[in-house]
Amino acid sequence: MSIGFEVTARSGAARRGRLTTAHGPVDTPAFMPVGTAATVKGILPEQVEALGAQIVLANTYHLMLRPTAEVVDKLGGLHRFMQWPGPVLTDSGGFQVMSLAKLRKLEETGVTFKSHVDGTEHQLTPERAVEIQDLLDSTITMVLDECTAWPATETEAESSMELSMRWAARCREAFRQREGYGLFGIVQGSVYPDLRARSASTLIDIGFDGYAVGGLAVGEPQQEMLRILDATVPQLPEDRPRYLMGVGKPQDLVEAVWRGIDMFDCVLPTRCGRTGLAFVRRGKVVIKNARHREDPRPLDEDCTCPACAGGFSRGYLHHLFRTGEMLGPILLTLHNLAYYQTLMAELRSAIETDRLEEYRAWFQAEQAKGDIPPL
RNA sequence: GGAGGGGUGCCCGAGUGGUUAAAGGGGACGGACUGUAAAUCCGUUGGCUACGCCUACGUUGGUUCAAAUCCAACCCCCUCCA
Repeated sequence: MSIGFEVTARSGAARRGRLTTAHGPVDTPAFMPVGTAATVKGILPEQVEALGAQIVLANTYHLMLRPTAEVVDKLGGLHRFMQWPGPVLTDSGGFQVMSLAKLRKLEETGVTFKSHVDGTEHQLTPERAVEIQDLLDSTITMVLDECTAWPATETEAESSMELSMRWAARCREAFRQREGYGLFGIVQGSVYPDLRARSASTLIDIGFDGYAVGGLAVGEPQQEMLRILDATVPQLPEDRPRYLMGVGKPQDLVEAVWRGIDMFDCVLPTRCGRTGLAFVRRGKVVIKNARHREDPRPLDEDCTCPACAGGFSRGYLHHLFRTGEMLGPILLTLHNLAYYQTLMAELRSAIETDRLEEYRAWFQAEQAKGDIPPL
């Protein structure tokens, strides 16, 4: 296998593991900050690393449009281009098949996007998606899939999933194997366990370096997502990393790790950080709310991120957001990513000591408390 | 002193007889955000004993079935001329 993966501890269905890649190791369960346009918005690569992240995401569709894969290649590949020497996982554009549904045409061959930037047409076939990710020098390439929207009838979910499976086979075919690089397949099937099982088994037959669960957290209730994970994760190989795409809220991460997921990515910590929502141990803090105006306390007493340990009060952060100062989104992004990384570190250590069940109960109790009351 | 322009809801600002409790911004208050078309988007924002009533467009008075909108006087503000 091109990407190494070893499981070093277990707690229930959860695993503690480590990925070995051409660009460095990744301890799992891991959270991958999203850097769609080859940047984790608002912060420096060195900060991303200092926060504890070992791998970041980038996006095929967005980089294909600007600056184009060829330009990134010319500038030395993604790692050099964005000054992130560590592992990079690139999404294939499959999410944009859903999120930009109005701007694309779906065919057996592939998907044709009408660029949201200038309206020009760009065809993304499974082969081209793999080629782009190769030019980007992506550590982990994702197969091109169709992220099935929710809700979908079983018939719709089935044909969508089957298209994704045919594309997955073509991606495998097109992928250039290299030491330390890998290709992940993506399970689809919406909320239908039978479809999920068929999808998983199809992918396993093709053979991938890792297996992602896609098409979740796209609008369905959390219970529905967990139900599908319960049905899907056991179908995946024990010895390969499992990646739950696009998830999620802190509670989602805990529940998914509990069920055996090893990798996550989500825009929530970065996007919410930019829009004024901070994730904290006891839930969430909407920093723009008037209750924080004169609060001298940090977002979270126990947090060691630059925003909290740096001495910035809730009152100051509130002020930054009220005045539209860019430091506000930056500090909340740092805080949220730190919170996510701390959460993952705690999950890893709970698994190592086989106390995940305890940790999960404690986590839920803390979240249920809600934010500290105003002074 | 002379000529002209203007005073609208917390602020800016549309509106020149009825469909106006009054466009649109801003601000304020609250909400959303899950493989990023997002430093974005969505609500609410005069009062009440509320499918109706009251108070509101500088002030007072008037015209009219009906006025933020027309008329008169007055009070402020701005520009230009002396």
